[in-house]
Amino acid sequence: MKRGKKAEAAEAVEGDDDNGTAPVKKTKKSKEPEAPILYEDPPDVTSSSDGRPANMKITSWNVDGLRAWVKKKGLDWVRDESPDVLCLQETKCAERSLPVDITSMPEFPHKFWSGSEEKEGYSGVAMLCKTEPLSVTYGIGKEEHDKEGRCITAEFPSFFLVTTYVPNSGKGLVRLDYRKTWDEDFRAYLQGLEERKPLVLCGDLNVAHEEIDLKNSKGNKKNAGFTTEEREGFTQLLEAGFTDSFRHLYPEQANAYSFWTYMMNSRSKNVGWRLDYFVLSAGLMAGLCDSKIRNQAMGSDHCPITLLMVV
Amino acid sequence: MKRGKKAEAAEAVEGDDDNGTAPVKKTKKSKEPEAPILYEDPPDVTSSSDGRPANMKITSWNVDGLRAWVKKKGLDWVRDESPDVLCLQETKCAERSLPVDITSMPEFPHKFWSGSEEKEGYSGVAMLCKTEPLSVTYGIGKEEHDKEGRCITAEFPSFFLVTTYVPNSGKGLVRLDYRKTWDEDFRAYLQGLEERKPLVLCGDLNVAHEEIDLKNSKGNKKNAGFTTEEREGFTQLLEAGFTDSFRHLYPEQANAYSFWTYMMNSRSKNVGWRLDYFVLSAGLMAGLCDSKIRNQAMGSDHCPITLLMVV
DNA sequence: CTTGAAACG
DNA sequence: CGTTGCAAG
Repeated sequence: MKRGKKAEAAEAVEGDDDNGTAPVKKTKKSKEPEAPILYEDPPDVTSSSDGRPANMKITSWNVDGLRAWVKKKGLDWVRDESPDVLCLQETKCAERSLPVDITSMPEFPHKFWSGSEEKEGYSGVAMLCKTEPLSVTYGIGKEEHDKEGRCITAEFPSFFLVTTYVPNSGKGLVRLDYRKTWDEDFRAYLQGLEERKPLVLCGDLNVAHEEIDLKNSKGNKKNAGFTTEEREGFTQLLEAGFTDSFRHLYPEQANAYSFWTYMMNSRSKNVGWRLDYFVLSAGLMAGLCDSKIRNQAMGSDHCPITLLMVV
Repeated sequence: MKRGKKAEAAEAVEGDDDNGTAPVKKTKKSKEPEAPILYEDPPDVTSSSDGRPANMKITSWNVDGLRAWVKKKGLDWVRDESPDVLCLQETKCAERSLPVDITSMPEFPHKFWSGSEEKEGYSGVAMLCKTEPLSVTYGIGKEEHDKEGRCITAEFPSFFLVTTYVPNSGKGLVRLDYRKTWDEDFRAYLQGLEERKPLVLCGDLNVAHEEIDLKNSKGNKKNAGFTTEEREGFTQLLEAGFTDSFRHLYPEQANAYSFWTYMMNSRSKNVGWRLDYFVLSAGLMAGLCDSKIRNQAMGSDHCPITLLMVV
């Protein structure tokens, strides 16, 4: 069932420009900061459209440096959210350097880490689970992709959960060619899994799919994350039978982003990108309850996203 | 005239170990932290031994990164101290990257900078003056030494002022050979100047001369800053007719240091080194008033030192 | 332990 | 702008 309304008008929350002082003469023509068009994530829907209550909650967060994120109290937010599975991207931390705050976390007895083998402090993903998966694998089964700690797959009784940190195409698109190879191989990997069981893919897919998925679509057509090639890669994934859960539920929702560059105060102006996704196999769509963007949670240049579903 | 007393006993200031809570049973044999033996710089002597009032105040400070030091309010301390000349070492900052807080400082209309030509953010010295020097030169006149921004010489009517950041011999003494060359060439440079006018040398000489000049003399005989070679280099400088002003005035004063490694809480335990000096030509000794170690000033792993003299 | 630059985002 | 490992001290 589609939710959502005519975007900006309905969901916009005006920034408060009134500081309580006497009014100052202003000319509307000058380059004043526009009141930012914010996005307020609606209340969680906790049952599927056929009325079954959600029994699986998954959170995904690109933490942009696990250690800094822990210092910024990211784990406090996680404890409040209390997901069944926590997926993290860009941990940038070798296993031996992990803070005890997270390695000792009793809420998640089952923890899985994958780091970059070559460069320390680069890339890296993690999956923390309340219940033990049937099995866990690392990488996508292709030597050339599996040295950067970009993918963990956990098998649960009724589905696979895949979390990934998709390679950034880089400034000047220096790594776009590699990215295209990754996109193709990764899609093949997912299709292989899907033949065995339905899957949930989550993580930082490093692409804003359509113009609605970023603020400045005009200016970014030649930039990493919004090139035609990357967008088509995502389209092909959907054409293979997977669904972008957030866009499915909120097809018209603009201004809903999960990433803002630290530069130029982008986050306060909500100049962002939707780069983080829950992508679902067709067989799991009936159990979909909600796909959330927790854009109040701080601690990284990405915010967390949460999936609620019945499995 | 020699000042100072029998060192530790007289000048020691006991650290306060009492935190106001109820006493806890302790066994004196266990490895408790010893109360640190601190050093309290005595009140400034503001006239020479023949009764003339000081008319020249020079401060030297290894700031260990000018930009960080400015953020830590090092300039506030400088304004209080109000020297006629401020010499800085380890500025680690290209001229174009200097904070305006210092480039715009009206107290010092005459500012001179020397940075490393090869490696940005390495070495670098500066001299800021209230009155304009007759001339200023950079380096010590030898190509092989003059690319790292280690020396500025200013000519004043009655003396040369030389500030330097002497090359560190490095971990494992990897650069001790180079240091020996520097020491020899630098001494020759100073002797050349001295033939023209008496001089004041100040800065981070990167050597603790005698055992009294560092806390852990036993453990550091093979470490940069206290090798026989470096100590002898300094001895040769003194034998060339120059005087270590602080040691001249306070020949027995132990625990007086100008550097403490950031590691292992060395500063709070006063486990330090005296690496920063004012070294004077014989012709200036009659005007010497005081040579101070401002060990309360924070903002670097070195503290500032100040010279008071009549010129 | 702390600085700064470099790579990356 | 902000994270990381790195070199240097």
